[in-house]
Amino acid sequence: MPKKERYQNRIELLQGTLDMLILQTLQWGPQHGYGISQSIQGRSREILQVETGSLYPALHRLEKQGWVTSHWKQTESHQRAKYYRLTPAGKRQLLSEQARWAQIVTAIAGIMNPAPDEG
Amino acid sequence: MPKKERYQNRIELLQGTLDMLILQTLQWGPQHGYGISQSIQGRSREILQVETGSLYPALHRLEKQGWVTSHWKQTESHQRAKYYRLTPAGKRQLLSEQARWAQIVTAIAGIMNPAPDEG
DNA sequence: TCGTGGATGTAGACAATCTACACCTTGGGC
DNA sequence: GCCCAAGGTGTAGATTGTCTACATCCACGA
Repeated sequence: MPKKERYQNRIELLQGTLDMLILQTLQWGPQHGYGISQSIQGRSREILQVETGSLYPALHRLEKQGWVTSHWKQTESHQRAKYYRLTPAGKRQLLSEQARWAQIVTAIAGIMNPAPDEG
Repeated sequence: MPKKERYQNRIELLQGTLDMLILQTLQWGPQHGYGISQSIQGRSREILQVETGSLYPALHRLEKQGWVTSHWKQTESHQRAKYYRLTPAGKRQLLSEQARWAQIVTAIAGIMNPAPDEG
């Protein structure tokens, strides 16, 4: 595992969270795949790293669901890139995934940090 | 999907969190599989439900890793049941998984609720 | 010309969940 | 005596979303 050595703090993504992270990133504005992964990595202070083998299948998945649309464009560094944009259905999906995530965090907190009376 | 209809608020477990929830439950004291699943369900206010097809493979996994030990015993209702107990290695593993979970929650919060200046 | 970083993509392995089943026991209702 | 619900353990197989590892192309600077 060569890459893992370099980022000792990195952790693997939880299955099912990548879609939400991508949708959230796109809510700041259209972005291409590479940029999305850089953004997620940066905002999480290098804790989360999105592998290309997870990223691109996820983007294609989201597009197939109608949650994002894409078009090819030139980047600032004159490279061609596929820019993704959130659709209205994608925004609704994001809200739903945010609610689900909040519920999970609450539920797990209820187990990990239980109130002293609920034995 | 017959079962899903009955618990409209239920959500699927995130992959990789079940082991932590089991270890945490066992930290309150030895418990058998069925009891563990009831405990998780209760403490999460019925949001999390552990299916038997997830539960028992997980318990066998944890035992294989040396994080729990088991022995058969009679329950209060005079049923035979396999009671699991946390080992010292299991307690260390729990600490490590707690730390990982906290890191994940922090990292994802950094993306979902970003500070206004880190655009 | 050659390497590095930006950028997209796929194939196949892997792992943890889910659904759906099977089996056994206890205790209560009829 | 019989049946059924609830308690209890377990497996097989499908599904799904990661991961690793690879391939390809382009721009730019040394």
